Amino acid sequence: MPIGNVSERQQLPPDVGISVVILALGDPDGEVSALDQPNCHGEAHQSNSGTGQLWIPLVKRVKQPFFGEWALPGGKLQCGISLEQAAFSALDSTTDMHPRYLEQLYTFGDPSRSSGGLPMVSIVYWALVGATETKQYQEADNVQWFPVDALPKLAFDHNNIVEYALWRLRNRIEYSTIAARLVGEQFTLAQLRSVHEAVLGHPLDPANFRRRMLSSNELEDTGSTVVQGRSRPAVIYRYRANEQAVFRPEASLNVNAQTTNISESTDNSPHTSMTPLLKE
Amino acid sequence: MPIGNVSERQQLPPDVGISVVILALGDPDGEVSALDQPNCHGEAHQSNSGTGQLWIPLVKRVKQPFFGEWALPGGKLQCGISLEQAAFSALDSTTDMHPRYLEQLYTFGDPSRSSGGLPMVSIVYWALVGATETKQYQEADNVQWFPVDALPKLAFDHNNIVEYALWRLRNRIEYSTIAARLVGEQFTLAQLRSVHEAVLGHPLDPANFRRRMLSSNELEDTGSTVVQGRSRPAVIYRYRANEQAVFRPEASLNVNAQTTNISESTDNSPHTSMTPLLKE
DNA sequence: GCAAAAGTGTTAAGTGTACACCCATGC
DNA sequence: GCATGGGTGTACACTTAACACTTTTGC
Repeated sequence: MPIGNVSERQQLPPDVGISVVILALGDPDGEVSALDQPNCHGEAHQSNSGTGQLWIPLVKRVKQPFFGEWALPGGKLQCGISLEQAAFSALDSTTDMHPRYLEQLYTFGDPSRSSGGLPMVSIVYWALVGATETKQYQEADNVQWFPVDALPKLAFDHNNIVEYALWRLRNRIEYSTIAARLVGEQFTLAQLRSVHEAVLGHPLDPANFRRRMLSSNELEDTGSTVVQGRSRPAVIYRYRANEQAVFRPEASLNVNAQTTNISESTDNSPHTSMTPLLKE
Repeated sequence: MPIGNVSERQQLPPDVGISVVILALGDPDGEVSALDQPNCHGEAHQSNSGTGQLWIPLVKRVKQPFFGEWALPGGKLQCGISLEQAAFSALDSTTDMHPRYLEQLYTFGDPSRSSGGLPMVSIVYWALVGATETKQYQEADNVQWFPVDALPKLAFDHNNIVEYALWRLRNRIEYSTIAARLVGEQFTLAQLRSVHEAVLGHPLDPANFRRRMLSSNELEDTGSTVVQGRSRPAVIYRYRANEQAVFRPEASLNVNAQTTNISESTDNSPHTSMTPLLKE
């Protein structure tokens, strides 16, 4: 129970937290699909994930308000580290996941989201993780994955926040190869296409999708192929580490910031940065 | 002087502020230009603003840190009101201006921006104001307008923040008629074009610009015309209040929120909302 | 009439989309 | 061979960019 009356509580410094919407692609049966084992050149037979589904991990709240309800992973704003690093930490402490894409989404602070008059501000990041990484993850009692189209009623305004993250993903996916961050390190164009279809919610022409992706110059032929069904083998591509100059609002401030693609690196420490936002 | 040592200060709740980057279009000579008098149908001779310049108001800091230096208008985060309303208030208290466009820009929280170890988070909004409104504004000692390409060294990381706001404006202007918020209530296509040219930094084809703007269906013929030089009179347009459904992250929470164009209304209270973001 | 800017028309280049077709594989 | 999905070619619609042209005013 908060102390003081409402007007007194409104004088307190606001409660600032960091939350993260983590999006991953999974099979309809709840399993994740990936083509990411380094030893899959030419023999492995795998079932295509088909039109997958986006899943997000939620954590069960262990205190009031909204005790026992599901909420986005997050935590209090920690000092001495950047917001991006704080988002990493919040992520780490709850899900063990290392995102391949992380970007600030929005800062929510409407008074109606404050519970009991205590003002609350949430700086929300959104993250994409590859299908591989979800495999390594052991589900704990207080953490569970949900498909985005069948979320429970979440604590606070978190349903609204997830909606906004999905809206942003759908927009962003139309003018970038961001979807590659949702699949494994390596992937066929058909897999990448099925990710786009899952996010956009409608089928895409394979021929035109291929041309669009290849002409973007952000994909790289790995040289190896894979047989998916009983048809012609598909070439396996990887996301090319692109060093394009994009505007990162706080990049010039962060001395340690490097524009390295975290999925290319074995070091998943929050000191390395993502390569986000082509447009904003 | 802050109390306690560094590690103690880092335990304190972070200092959360709201700042606003206010952008307005002005003439090269420092005056603002507008075609906004309601009585300008067919006779008035006015000098075109040519390739104008973007100006922003800055306030002189009256306390440490950065005492006496120029900074973005802003204030502490107030409780009980939305972030958008807080941005309005911060704006009001320093500049008397009522923006026609207001949108959250980014939340800055890098530790390097903290002065003296006290952690600082700034939720930054950006605003566009019409040229008319700048006329009404009386410059005070501690508030001064600067052209964006000749800013002084600002307090904190505010130079960086302004850069980001300009980058966003340049992007946004390419797929919306947002520039109409920088001119007066009424404007010719040539004026609107010169705004685009000023923001983008390069000339645009008048014929193609005209067609692009008119086909967007966001402009409305006022029926009146104006003579700019010794050439054919130009039709005066206004920004059409469009009720398109766009995603506003916190819109569904705010019961009072209406998607009304504030420039169409005489009530400039922060309880009415803007119509922003076509894409994000 | 002449200059200048408003406004219209035309055309070539580029881009997105639909779809027919060939290719390589498993069965 | 036949079915299947990978991959290519191509025609058409549409958008964009360049620029010639007409219109309406002041001088």
